[in-house]
Formats: sequence, structure tokens, C-alpha cells
Amino acid sequence: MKKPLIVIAGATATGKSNLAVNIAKHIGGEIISADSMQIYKYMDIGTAKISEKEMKGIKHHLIDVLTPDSSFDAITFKNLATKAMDDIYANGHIPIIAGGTGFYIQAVTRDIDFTEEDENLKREEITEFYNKYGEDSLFERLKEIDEESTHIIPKQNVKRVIRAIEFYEIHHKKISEHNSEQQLKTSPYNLAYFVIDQNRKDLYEKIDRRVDIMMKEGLLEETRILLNKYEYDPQSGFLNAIGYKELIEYLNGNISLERAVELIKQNSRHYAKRQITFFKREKDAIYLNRDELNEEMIENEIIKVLKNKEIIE
RNA sequence: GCCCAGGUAGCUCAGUUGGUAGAGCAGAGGACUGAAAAUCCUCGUGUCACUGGUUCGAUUCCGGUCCUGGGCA
Repeated sequence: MKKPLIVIAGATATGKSNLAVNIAKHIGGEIISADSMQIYKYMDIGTAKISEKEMKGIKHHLIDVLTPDSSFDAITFKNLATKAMDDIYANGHIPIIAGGTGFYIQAVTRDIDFTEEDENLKREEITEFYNKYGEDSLFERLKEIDEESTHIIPKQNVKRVIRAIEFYEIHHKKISEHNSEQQLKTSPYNLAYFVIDQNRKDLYEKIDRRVDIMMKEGLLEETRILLNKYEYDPQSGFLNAIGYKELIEYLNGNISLERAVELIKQNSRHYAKRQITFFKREKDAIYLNRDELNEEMIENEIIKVLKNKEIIE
């Protein structure tokens, strides 16, 4: 019998965290955060991290486990998340993955196969090649080993071109082949995948308002402290994070504070849009729309589905 | 009141030596399988302020009107 797994996903600011806590309380669940930034310590205000009090005694996994100068990726997430799930099952609880990083969630729900890779040198060499010869030559290099990927990945998407080449050089297998194999997989879990949705206008307004609140709560100071503690290392996780990267630009004197705040809002909106697009691909997802349902109705709907799937009695 | 500069896409502006127009941003859609809060792809018809005139034809030239800046009184 497949083990139960609940997912509560959705764009930023759709109110996933609180909903997940309420559901967990109701069914005896524990929460696994699927958030590429909340995994970092000391990044609290800018990531809208859930507070101790808001957790209401529910155990949360994968929050505050890394320092902001460490790197993190989907495979690490999958490993940590499956380990946490084992513990949760052992406790007689049900795991609830809650978060907005769709790619990470997918790695777990579809049990994507990530074979061991420890040759980080490859990426460096390929990146160097790109810096030296440019994107045309890089694309040619991919074409020689994996023509098919060349039709799937746009030349300009250097990051993915680099990964495709890297994949081939490590595994001597085409990433296009690997991907189509993985796409056929079904979930090994008794999965209940919920996506919280809301009309664009309201969501965008909520995002803008939340950024203003973050500024009042001291996001600038938080950024300053992080910068001091972890100096400027381009590998650091937090340098990629919305809210921090814009304020760093301000602190470096490149833009005004006003402009930085404007950019945080803008980038958050763009991000939300990308999240929404990503979740649309999850065919099994059950959409719960805040325009039509209030909080209580959403919770009831979730409980109903969980009963139907025999995840709870 | 006078002088100058403007009024063109939601915003900032370009442009048409006269044949009804295009960039950036915003916005929308999409991709994504070990960087994902990352990275990347696609999508632009709007009374060219209004109104007369010249012209086969005006958003473009000329006159007037109204707005908006700035300057002088």
C-alpha cells in the first residue's frame, strides 16, 4: 500500500503556511517546508518565514537547516525530505509538504531519479568554456553529444545548456533521454496535491503590501547583518533571494532605496507568475481558489479529499 | 500676460525628409528533471491632445485652441 503524502502548494503570499498548520493539527501531520530560501537560517523577514508561535506546536522540517552561504539544490532537498518523511511515518504522523518551490516538490512526488554526482569540476570547466567562447560554441558542443536537447533547450538558456553538457559528461547519457524516462513515472505515494490559487490582481496587491510590511519589520537591517556575516560570495544562497538582492544593490549605492523596494515588489510578482505557471503542469493537482472559498471551506474541502483518498478516516 | 519646450501603447520615450507607428518597462502566455526566489522563450492598433488649412494623402508641414513643464515679467 502506498504511503500517504499531502502537498499544499501555491504562489507566494497565498497563505499556504497557515493553512498547512491547521490541516496538520486536524489530522496529526508534520510539515516539510518546500522552500528554497526558508531552508536558510537568519533569513527570516525576507522569506516570510513562519514564526515559532505560528507553528502552533506543529513540527516543521527543513526550515533553518543551512547557513546562508551554503548552496542547496533539488537533490539535496529530495534526500532531506524523504528522510524527514521516514521519521514522520515512524511517529505515526502524516507528512505535509508545504511550499512554493514546485521543482523541489516534484522531485519528491514523482520520485525523480538523481544518481550520484560528485564531479563538480565539470561545471566549472564548461562554464569556463562558455566564458571563453560564448553561447554559440557552447550550443555547438551540446549538439555534438546530444542533438535532441538542442531542440528542447533554447541556446540563450545557458544555465540549462551547461547542465545538459555536464549531465552527458558525467553519466555518458543524454539528458533528453533521462528526462523523457523520468516523465513516465507515477508517484510512489498516495498523493493529495493541493494548489492554492487566487485572482492575479488581489494576489499582486497582497504581495506589494507584504513587501511594505517586510520593510517596516526591518528587512534592510536583516540584509545588512547577512552581508556583514557572510560577505560577498557569489555562491551564497541569499544573494539570489528576492528582497535581499535588491537591498544589496541599494547598500552598494547602485540604486535608491525607493527603487529597491519597487524592484522587490516587481520581482516578487514575476516570481509568483512563474510559480503559477509551474503548478499548472501538475495534472493531479486539486485547485482551491480563494476567490470562491473562504479559509474554512478550503480546509473542509481538503479534509473531504483526504477522506476520499483514505489518507484519514 | 509674454517666451521656450512638450503633448504618440497602462508608464517613460523614439520615430515617420508627408503614405495612419516602435522600443524599454509594466502586463499576458509558456518552458523547466542536481543553480529553481534561479535561468530562459513568445506576445505591441494606439482617436500619434483637439481643431481648421495646404496636399491625391497629415500623426508628420502651417495656423488656432486646450493642457503640462520651465523661464521672463
